[in-house]
Amino acid sequence: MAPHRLRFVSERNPVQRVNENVRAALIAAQDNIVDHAFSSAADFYAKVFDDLKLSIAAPEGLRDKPVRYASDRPFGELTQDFMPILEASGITGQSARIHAVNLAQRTHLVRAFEQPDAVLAGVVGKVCDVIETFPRTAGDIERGRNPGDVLDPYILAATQVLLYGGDFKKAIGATVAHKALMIIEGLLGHLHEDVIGAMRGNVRAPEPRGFNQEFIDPEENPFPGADVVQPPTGVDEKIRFHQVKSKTGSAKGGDGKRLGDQLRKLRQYYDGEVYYDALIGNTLRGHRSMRGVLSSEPTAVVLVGEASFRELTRSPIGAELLLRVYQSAFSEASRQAGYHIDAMAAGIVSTFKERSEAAGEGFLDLLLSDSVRSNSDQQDSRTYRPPSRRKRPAN
DNA sequence: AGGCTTAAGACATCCCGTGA
DNA sequence: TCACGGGATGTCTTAAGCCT
Repeated sequence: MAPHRLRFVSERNPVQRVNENVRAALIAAQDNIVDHAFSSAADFYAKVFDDLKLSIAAPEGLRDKPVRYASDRPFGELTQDFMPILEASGITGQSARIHAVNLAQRTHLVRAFEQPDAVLAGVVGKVCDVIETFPRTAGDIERGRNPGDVLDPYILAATQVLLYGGDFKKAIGATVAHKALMIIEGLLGHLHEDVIGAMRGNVRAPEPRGFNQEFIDPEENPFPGADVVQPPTGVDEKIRFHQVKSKTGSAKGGDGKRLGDQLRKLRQYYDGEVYYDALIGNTLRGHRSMRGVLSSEPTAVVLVGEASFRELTRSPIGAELLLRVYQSAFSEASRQAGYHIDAMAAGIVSTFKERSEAAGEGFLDLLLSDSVRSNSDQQDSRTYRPPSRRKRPAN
């Protein structure tokens, strides 16, 4: 059961001694890359047909074609390619069209993951969890989880008047949407790392733990600063470390320097190559942290958009592969969780309405007082006592 | 002088470990 | 269980330097 060693890496490389789970994942990633997992394009398609329970034979001609011939095509091309194959099996017309789309979808999922259904289920689960946290009640938009984050009545007033011609309900809708979008941003940031980490050839670096989160410890904290690790797939490759961001603007000067420092340490410690990837973006112009990263780690490769997908997925259609996962996952999660922003806004407005009628004040005035008023000992550091913490010396 | 780029600040949120 | 701090993820704005 104990995993052996990574191929294509020296026995003395410390990566051979990272904790057992991570090492097993790295070894598995060396084997599951698409060119190793299938013997030919026909073999690959056979898996796709089998997954969809279609008794269709892959065309003879694909038997001596490389896997990539079938696996790395854009969605539209794939859909076209499947039509004649389906017709040869007696499936025609509208039925064939539907099957072709499903097959193309499945082809991308099989290309991307060794276990597409497990990944999909994981993503759906995470998305559902996050939908649960979308704002539903008045309380959810009045205060964030941090007690200091309260609804800003001035921004709400501006929204109501400047954006919606005085329509309070629409302004509440926008406030709910804003919160939900922030949550979605956070979700996608982490999801990208997880989903790409689950792709063939990749390993999701475990979140740093322990006392010093920046210190490399093969057992506790093997890859601080890396989101995704790619073990070498041949003798001429090195282990590759990726720091993955959604967009180029997410990290800034100081962050860039810190991330660059971490990447440099990884490169030196494991004799690897390091990448700083932003998934969304079509140019390095305006990149906020490239300079910071490169000045502390000049060998880092800074990539944006398709270029980063190409390295992270080892495929020319990497960006599409990711979209395919999300399309499936979002629609399934939405079906399961069901969240409708208009309904939430209407419910919240009626809460506010009841309250303001009871108090005899306008919506905004009531919100204003809720957002700025409480006991003065809660609001003045000279008298404030943090609830349960040891009392701080007031100097 | 004006426009563009880069760096950095302010802000909002989530997650997680810690300690009372 | 709760609040806090610090790590993420983002957004928008501003200041300063560089180039034309």
